[in-house]
Amino acid sequence: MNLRELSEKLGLSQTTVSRALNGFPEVSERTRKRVLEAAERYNYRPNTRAQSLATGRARAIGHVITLDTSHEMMNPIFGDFIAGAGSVYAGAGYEMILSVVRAEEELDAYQDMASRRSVDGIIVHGPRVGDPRPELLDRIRLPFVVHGRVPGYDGPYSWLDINNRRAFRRGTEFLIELGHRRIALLNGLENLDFALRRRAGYESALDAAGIAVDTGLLGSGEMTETHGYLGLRRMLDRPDPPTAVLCASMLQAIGARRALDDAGLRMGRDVSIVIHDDMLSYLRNGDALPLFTALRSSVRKAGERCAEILLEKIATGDQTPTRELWESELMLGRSTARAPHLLDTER
Amino acid sequence: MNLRELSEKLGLSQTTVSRALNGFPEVSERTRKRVLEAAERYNYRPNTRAQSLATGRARAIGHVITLDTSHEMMNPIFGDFIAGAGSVYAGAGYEMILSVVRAEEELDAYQDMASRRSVDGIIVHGPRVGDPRPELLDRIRLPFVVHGRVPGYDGPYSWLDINNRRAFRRGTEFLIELGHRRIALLNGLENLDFALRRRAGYESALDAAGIAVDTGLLGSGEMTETHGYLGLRRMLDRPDPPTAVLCASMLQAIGARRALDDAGLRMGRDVSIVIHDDMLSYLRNGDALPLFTALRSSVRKAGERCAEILLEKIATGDQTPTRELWESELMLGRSTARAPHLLDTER
DNA sequence: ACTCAACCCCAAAGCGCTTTGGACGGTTTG
DNA sequence: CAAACCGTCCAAAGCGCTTTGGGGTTGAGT
Repeated sequence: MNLRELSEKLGLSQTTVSRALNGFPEVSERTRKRVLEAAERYNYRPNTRAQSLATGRARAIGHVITLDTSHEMMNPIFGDFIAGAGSVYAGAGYEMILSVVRAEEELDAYQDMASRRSVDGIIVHGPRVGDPRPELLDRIRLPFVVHGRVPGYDGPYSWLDINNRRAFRRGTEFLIELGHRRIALLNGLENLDFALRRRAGYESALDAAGIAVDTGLLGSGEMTETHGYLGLRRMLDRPDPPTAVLCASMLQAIGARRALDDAGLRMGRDVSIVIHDDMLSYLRNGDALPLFTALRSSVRKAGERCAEILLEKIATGDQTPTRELWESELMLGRSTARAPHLLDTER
Repeated sequence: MNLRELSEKLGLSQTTVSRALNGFPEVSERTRKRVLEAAERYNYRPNTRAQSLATGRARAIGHVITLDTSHEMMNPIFGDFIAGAGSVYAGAGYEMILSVVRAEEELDAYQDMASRRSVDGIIVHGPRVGDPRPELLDRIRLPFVVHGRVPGYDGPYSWLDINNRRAFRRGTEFLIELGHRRIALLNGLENLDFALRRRAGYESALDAAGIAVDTGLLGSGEMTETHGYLGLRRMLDRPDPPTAVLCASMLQAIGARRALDDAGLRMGRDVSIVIHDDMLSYLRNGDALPLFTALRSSVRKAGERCAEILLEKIATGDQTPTRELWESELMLGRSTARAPHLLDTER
C-alpha cells in the first residue's frame, strides 16, 4: 500500500492525504479523520526512503563503532548507551544506523554517511587524543554530539561528559580520608580522554595531600576483568603493595577482587576498592548496599541525553554548542574501610 | 555533489555515469576509469535513499532490541553479536538499522520496518516460548534469520544456534565423571529457548547417571553477576550444598565465585564451576589456561554468520531455510577438580 | 559503397513521497 | 450584487537515483 493507492481508495488526491497524515492545517478535520482511519485500516506507513528523498532529511542518526584491529574490543558500555539513545530515537520517529568498521576505515565511514545522505546527525563515541572526527564533521557540516570531550580540540562542538576529573579526585580524597597512603589506579586506556581526566583527578588529590605519585601503582589498559586482575596482582607482588585501589570500571574491579582473593586478602578490610560505576544493566552494583564503593553515573541516561541534544540541534538548526558536565554520585559500598595500619593502631 | 552534477562535469549522461559506477558492461573501460576517477575526486557517493527508492531494495538490515520494561535489561552478548553482524554488513555495503523498543511495541516495530520499506531483512534476537515474531515476519514476507530457535514454531525458517542441550549435557557429564553428585544449575531466564535447552541437557545427563534432579539446586534468572552470587549463596546455605555448579554465563560465574569466597570456599578445590562462555571481548576467560572450565562458542562469530546467511537469502531470494547448529568446545580451566569427598578418600 | 553488428552512449520514465501554486465553491463584506 | 476572502482540495513538479528502449558511430564483411 502506498500513498497513491491509499488516496485512490479514499477518492482524494495524494496531496490531501499527505497533508492529512502530516497534520497540516489546510485539511478539514472530517477528512483528516477519514484519512487516518483508512491509513490504520490498510496499515499504511509512508515509505521512509521516498519520504526522506522528498524532504531532504534522512530522519536517522548514525553511530560509528570502531573495532580496533589490534584487540577487536567492544566497549561494554556500548549496549546500555545505545539502549538509551535508541529509545529516544524511537520516540521521535528517528532511525538509528550503526556502522561497525575497522579503525582504518573509520573516517571514511563518517564521510560515507554524510555524502550518501543517510543520516542527519552523528554521535561520536570514545573521543581520543588528537581525534580527527570533530574537525571532519564540522567541515562536512554534519551535526554531531560527542559522548565525552575531545582533548586538544577547541571548536564549538556539543558534548556531554561526566566530570571524570572531579569524580576521581573525590574518590582518591575519600580513600585518603580513610587513612590510605598507598593508593593504586587501575585506569582505562590512556589514549582515551576520560582516562586522562581520571588520572589527573587522582594525581591532583594525591598532590594536595602531599603524597607522591608512585608509577608502580599506576595501571592502564582495557577495562576488562583480566586486566583488573593482572594489574592488581602485579602491584600486590611488590614489596610495598597498595592498601587501596581506584578502578575505572566494575569489570576491572571484579578482576581486582579476584587478585585479592588469590593473595588471601579481604576486600574492604585489607584493601579498599573504589570504582567508577556506569550502572550497566547487566552489571548492577546494588542500590541499597552496593558491593563496591562507587562514583556512579548512568551511561544509559547519557545515551538518552546525547540523543536528545542531537535531535534538538537538528530540529532547530541551532549552531551554538550544547555542553553538559554531569557529576558522579559517591555511593558507599562494602569495599572500603579505614586503612589497615590505622585499624591496628586503633585496636 | 549528485549524479547530475557529476555527469555534467564529465560531459556524460547520468545513465552512463550510473552504469560506469555500478559496473555494467555496456560502458567502455576508458570512460569507466574516467568516471571512477571523477567520483573519487569530487568525493561523490550515491544518495542511499534515492538509490533504494529507485531499486526497491533498502540495502539495510534491521535488528530490533526489546527492552523488557520490568527489568530494562540489555543483553550483555548484544554488543559482540552486533560487532560481528555489523562488520559483515559493512563489507557488503549494507546498513544496519537498530530499533530499540519497549516490549509492548515490539511487533509494531517489525511491522513498521516492513511497511516503511526501510530494511530488506531482519535478525531475530532471543527467541522465546510462544514467540509471535517468526509468524509475523513470514506473513509480511520479510526475510529473517533467528539467532537461536523458536520453541513450538515449526515453520521453515532459517536459524543459527549453538547446541545448548548437548553442551550442558556434556558439561554435566564432565562434572559427574569428576565424581560430583550434587550439581547445581544457574540458568538464564527459562522463558528463553536457550535456557530451556540447557536445562534439558543438564537433566538428561543427571538422569543417565541415575542422579535425581534436586529443584533446590536449580536457579534461573537474569545472567548477571548479582544473580549468580545470590543464586549460589542460597544453595550454599542449604544443609546439603552442591559441590559443582553449571553457570549459563561468565557473569553469573563471577558472582558465583564471589559467593564461594564469602563462604570461605575455594573454587575448584571445594566447588567446581563449569560455565558457558560466549567469548565476549570484554570478558575473556583466557585461552591457554582459562579461569573457568567452559563450553565455549563465539557469539561474535554467530553474529557474523547470521548476517551472512541473511544477506545470502536476500541476494538469491531462496526460500529454503538455512540452519546451522554449532557445537561448543569444552575448554579445561582452573575451576574444576574431582569432587571433595573423592579427594578425601584418595588422601 | 553498402549493410550490419558491436560498441558506447543517451533521453525519459518511474520509484513514493512532499510541496508549490493554484482552482473551486461558498461565505462574508462594502 | 460584485468583490474579497476563506476553507478545502488538487495537478504537477521535483527529490536523486536506476533502467528501459532506443540511437548514433565505427569498422569489418560483402
